[in-house]
Amino acid sequence: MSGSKILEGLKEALEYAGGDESKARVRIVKVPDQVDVKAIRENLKMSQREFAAAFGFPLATVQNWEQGRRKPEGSARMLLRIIEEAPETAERVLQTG
Amino acid sequence: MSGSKILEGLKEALEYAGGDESKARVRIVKVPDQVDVKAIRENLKMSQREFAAAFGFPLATVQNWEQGRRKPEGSARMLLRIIEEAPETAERVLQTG
DNA sequence: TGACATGTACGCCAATGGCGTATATATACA
DNA sequence: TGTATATATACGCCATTGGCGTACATGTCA
Repeated sequence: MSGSKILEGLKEALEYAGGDESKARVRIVKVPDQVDVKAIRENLKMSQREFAAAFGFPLATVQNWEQGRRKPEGSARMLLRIIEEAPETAERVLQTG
Repeated sequence: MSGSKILEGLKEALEYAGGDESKARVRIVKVPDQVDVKAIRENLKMSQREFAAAFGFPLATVQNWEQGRRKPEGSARMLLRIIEEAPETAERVLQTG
């Protein structure tokens, strides 16, 4: 793979580090390698069905994640972290759709 | 497809409507059919590279979305809506990874 | 002119989403 | 007992997407 993704990340980091603060609007975000969907859901005291309905996931997808059959891809992992850290915000925004 | 997804949604809605408020913890969320990634990004005054770095998307994926070559799947559309409505929260949470 | 940033464009492949269906278990209720 | 319901586990299937590489056009600035 030759680390091209890492190189790109470094390029972006240099972009960030290189200049003054005013130019560096953006911090580089690291996508978590894995998230514990079941733990997040149980902390919210929801059933699989409730959790799926509340955040717009297909029920089967939540089940696949929790059973380790599938791994949520990048965007889903990010969303799940937001749900973990700020569930009220997530629910509020998503319900206003 | 026979509308099985719709049926499940109805089942969940009945679950919600059936009981008292105390049991109905969860509102059913509708995943937006499409999101305007370019508009969201430009509102934040970011380049594609900045936007990707700030929220953990691969740059190529952002480009695919904006060019209409790919459509962000459900979880990504939800995340994008949160970025649209509460970018500060999204950045804050994701940076604390 | 050259270097660089930005954005468009396309090919490729493994992995996931999204769907169906079957099974197991616990609980509630007639 | 029997049966209905909720909850969760488990697996097969396939189209779509993510994630990667690469090339090209344009604009800007030194």
